[in-house]
Amino acid sequence: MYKAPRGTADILPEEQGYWRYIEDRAVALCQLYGYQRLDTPAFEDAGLFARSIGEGTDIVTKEMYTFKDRSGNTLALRPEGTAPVCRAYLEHGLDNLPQPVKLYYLAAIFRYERPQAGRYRQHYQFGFEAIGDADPTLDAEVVEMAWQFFKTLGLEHLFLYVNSIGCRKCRPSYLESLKHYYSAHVSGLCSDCKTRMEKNPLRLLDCKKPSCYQVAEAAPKSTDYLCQECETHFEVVQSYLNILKLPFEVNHRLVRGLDYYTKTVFEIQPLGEGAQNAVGGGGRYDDLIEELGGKPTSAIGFAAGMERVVLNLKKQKISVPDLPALKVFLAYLGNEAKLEAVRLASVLRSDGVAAIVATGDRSLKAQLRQADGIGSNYVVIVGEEEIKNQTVTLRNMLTGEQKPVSPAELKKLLKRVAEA
RNA sequence: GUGAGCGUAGCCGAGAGGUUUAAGGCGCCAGGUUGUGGCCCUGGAGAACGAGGGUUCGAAUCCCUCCGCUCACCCCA
Repeated sequence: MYKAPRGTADILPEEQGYWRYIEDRAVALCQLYGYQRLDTPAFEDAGLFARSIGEGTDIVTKEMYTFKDRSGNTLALRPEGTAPVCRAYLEHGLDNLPQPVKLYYLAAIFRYERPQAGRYRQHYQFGFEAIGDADPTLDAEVVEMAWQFFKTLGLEHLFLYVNSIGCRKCRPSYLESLKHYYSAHVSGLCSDCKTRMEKNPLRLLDCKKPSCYQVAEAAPKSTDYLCQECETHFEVVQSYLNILKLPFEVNHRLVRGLDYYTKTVFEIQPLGEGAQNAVGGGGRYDDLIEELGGKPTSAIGFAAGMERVVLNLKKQKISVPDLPALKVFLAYLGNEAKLEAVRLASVLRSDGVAAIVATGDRSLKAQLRQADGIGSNYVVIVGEEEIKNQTVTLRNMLTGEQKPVSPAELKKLLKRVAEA
């Protein structure tokens, strides 16, 4: 028997309510803030990701689904959403539109990782980007949108962490002093942190090991090393966040895993121990567009993991609206009646009434049982009697009442219910 | 890539070396008279116990390998 590949999941009908709920809110949110949808391909030139995310990052070195197609092009399933958006922005000359350009996406993301709670090899992200403007109000707007997204979903107990990791002008000196500081504490560090010192010093800051906690707490803060521009930017961002009454907290240990981030970074985490704690995060990436061959272009974005959102909705026992449910079930007795039932269903549907016809030749009892089982509100019964009288029997499954009606009345009645 | 736990019908889940040709519950199917659901009653279908190998007179029950699932590390949404 075939099974879904490791780290992937089928989203069964019973789960769809959550997804529809989240997607609907996401789309409405973007509409409200003036962000337009952009869909990009599931795979891209692999080089796009290597260049943007960073050659040395885990995502690029060991998590990408990279493959050669039959003409020898090296492609990769997208391991994140921002780079493709930037690629499309450049490819289609969106830099000639009034700036900033505001875009959003809902897309599948692929990373070859060991699956875990809230972590998959194929997962979905909802993200949005404001490209083409360095105004700190955009930082605040994106953070606010992110926050609003979770709020409108009904999620509680969320923490909003903000930090600034500087730009290419000021970050090098920060990294120097960070390394310098850590070199005096090597002996007490965990083995992961020892390799991090070389590979990714920023990551030293968010090591979860208790042994490294003290060291990380006392480490130099990136915000103390910001250049004038970054410092002002960060201050203004914070003042806007305050004006927007966002309950943020500056977290000096917040860093992000992709190389392209500059200045503002932020993350939203729910309360609780779950290892995969961030439900969403983002930041500014002022060098990325240029890195991809465009002219220097500031931008900021955010992405949320859909599965993690679903996980938290469930954890917080937030109920989502039922999917549209009115179902009319047509039961029949005999071949002649079957023909009539099929015909009638077609008529109802052309009137916008959702209808399901029984199949096979089962007893009426069985047909009703099925109708009940799939949650039908009404059952239309067609039998010899009805055919003779030119009527059908309409049964309300909630009340158990039923009465004979003419086909014309039936249409009218059901249409009224469908529209209500 | 590393570590830990787990793997019995669609789902939940007993069994822990010998009447097990493997309980029970949910779900599914069919009946409980003539054309009627949801409750109740009865019956039925459905698993050689993840796969392969071994130990033993005998294994779902013990051992090994592999596969898979889950959780954690790494990393990230």
